[in-house]
Amino acid sequence: MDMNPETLAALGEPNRFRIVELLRTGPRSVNDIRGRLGLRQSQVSQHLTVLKAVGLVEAEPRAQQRLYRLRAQPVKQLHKWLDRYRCIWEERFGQLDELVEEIRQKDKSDAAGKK
Amino acid sequence: MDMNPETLAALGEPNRFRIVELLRTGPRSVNDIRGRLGLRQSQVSQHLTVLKAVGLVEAEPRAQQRLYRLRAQPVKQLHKWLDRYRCIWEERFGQLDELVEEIRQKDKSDAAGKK
DNA sequence: GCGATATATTCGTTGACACGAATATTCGTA
DNA sequence: TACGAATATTCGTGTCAACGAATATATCGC
Repeated sequence: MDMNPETLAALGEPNRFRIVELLRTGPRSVNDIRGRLGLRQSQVSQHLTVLKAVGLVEAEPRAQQRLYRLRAQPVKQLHKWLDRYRCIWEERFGQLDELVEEIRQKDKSDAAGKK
Repeated sequence: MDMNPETLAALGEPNRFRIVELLRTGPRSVNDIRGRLGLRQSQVSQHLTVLKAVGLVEAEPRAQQRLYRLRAQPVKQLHKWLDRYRCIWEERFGQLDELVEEIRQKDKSDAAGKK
């Protein structure tokens, strides 16, 4: 039960990301997704196939249509994985680091501008 | 400051994922990464370029070498984005859903086995 | 069973990208 | 300044995946 990059790769595709974002609000049929996102039907089916393959979604038959919904497990998994990075974003000097970084970036662009 | 799929796509590449996982433990030089992950030098540099382009890492010059480290901002961002999915994995019947799903999967494989 | 609707799958094309080799650049040191 | 070490970049190649069109499959109402 380790984090695998496949899930992230699946989410990395812009249209799949949009589909997942849409499914966050609740289950949707293929045609519903197609209409809301302005995609072709085959596109939606293909992306859903990928999402299902990595376990991000599941399908429930409803007459001729299938209701797709997000699965909890991979989301939990993602959260658990990300949790190991708490030390990164919650470190004591987190805010300070960002401030320093901002200034550093500004200096850099200033220097570039002066040339 | 919205979540973008580019970050996820960057993490979706297996070797980049490994690099990020390694950098979680602290800053590393290119050669250090190369040695630990068994990659070519150009491979490491190229992946680090991508990771830097999406803002996941930053480089600090140390003589001829550069120390790469994770940046807090995108990790925070990812966490913030994932947080909007709490309703998915924290829903009341989360555990129950998974149990049902397990049984459903078992039934399916049983049925397949019987053929 | 038949037609209509909803979805899945196949297939060819095209663009992107990971890789490896080679070369270029940067920086410390003698 | 010349050299070596560390890293970046360029370039050609091969692979893979997203797309669109077409076709196949499933399921309902009649």
